Amino acid sequence: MNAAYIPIMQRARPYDRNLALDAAMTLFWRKGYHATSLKDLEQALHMKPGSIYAAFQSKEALYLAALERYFGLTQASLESFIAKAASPLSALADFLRSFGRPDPGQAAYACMIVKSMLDTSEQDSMIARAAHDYLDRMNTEITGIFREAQRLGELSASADPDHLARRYMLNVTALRIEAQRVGLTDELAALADEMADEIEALRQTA
Amino acid sequence: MNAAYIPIMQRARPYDRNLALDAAMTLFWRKGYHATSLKDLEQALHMKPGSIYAAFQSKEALYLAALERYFGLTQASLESFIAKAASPLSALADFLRSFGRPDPGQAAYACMIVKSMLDTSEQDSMIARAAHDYLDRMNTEITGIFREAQRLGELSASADPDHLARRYMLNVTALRIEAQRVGLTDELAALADEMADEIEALRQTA
DNA sequence: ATGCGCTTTGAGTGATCGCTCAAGATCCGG
DNA sequence: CCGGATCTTGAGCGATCACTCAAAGCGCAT
Repeated sequence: MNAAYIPIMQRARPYDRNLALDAAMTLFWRKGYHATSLKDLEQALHMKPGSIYAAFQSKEALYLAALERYFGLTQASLESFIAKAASPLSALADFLRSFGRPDPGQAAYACMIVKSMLDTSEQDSMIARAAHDYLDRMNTEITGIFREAQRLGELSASADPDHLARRYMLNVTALRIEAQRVGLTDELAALADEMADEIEALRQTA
Repeated sequence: MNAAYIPIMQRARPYDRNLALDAAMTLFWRKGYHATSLKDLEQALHMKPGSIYAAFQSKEALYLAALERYFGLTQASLESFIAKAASPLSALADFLRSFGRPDPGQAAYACMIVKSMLDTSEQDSMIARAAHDYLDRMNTEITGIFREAQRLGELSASADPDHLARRYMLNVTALRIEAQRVGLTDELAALADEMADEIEALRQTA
């Protein structure tokens, strides 16, 4: 994305761009695009407006960068679940279960991509387009995992990976919204476990 | 809500308050609270700022009124499904199915209450509190319908109405978000029908 | 040490925000 | 037909919005 960024670097950058981006991501995630002001960002990033506009190009571009980072982190998290799990379906089930037990230390928030999609309804918005795109890519990835389960014989050949992926994404989305609504509760964990069990019930003993 | 509103009414109100409220609801629903400006509202309601502030008290109060109206309409819709359906579970299944086939004439939007909750994260916001309250009330209502199904012997006595209601709400929420994402598609209808079938699968033949 | 080239700074830009209120328009009882 | 009450109007309020740029700060090569 930002290749050839530091030509000679005669002076150490006093702030860490990735750290700043993370702070922006967290703030945007919590408050949303429209409710977050430049003042809020200045405080969170410990940067003056001029620096923000030098590093990122506009509030919208900063949001898009934050969203991209968020998507990357989500992807990485899913992949770590795949690496740890014994099989594709187990990975999907574990991933789902993880959303049933949000970090007790901090407030839970619904998926930032979904939030982005919901509060930028207009077609002309670049953020709405990006959100749609990320959701599509996520969908494709989940579909791929179901297909992999099919290839391994874990999932019936007659199953529809595309449909299963869509249903899976809906479950994750709903679960994360519920997490924001009620926080860390037993009932949330029960819902997550129930959904995860439904995924594992798809397994056919070969 | 607004009882004793017109003491003597010496002059006919040139705009219809309910019509204006509907217009505000639609606009807020589409754009969200923060992205909707007074200018937008003036245009949509055909009212000047002074009139808006005379009729409703502030942008926030107008939003709260619009949200209350939205909640009322949703409740009424659910009750009409109950009235038409042969049983509580059928009503819930039909209600779910209805979200799979959004009006082809216009764009579909996710539930306004959920959207409200998601883009007013702060605790101190009156809108966030109202949204949480409406979701709780909706949950209670669904729970009541499941309980009614139990009373009628349609649903097993060992079922957990509270848990079923939460899961049901999650399905509706997710389905409506998907409707906003993809619009009117066969796959959306398939997802809705599948969820509806799951509700009807709870029926025990007495 | 000094000058160069980069970065950070933050007061200030015009625009727009939510909102107000004095003045005009409109309807009623008499 | 008029006086008074009520409602609508819209220019304009201070605050805040996203954003800019001339000036100052600072590290580096010399």
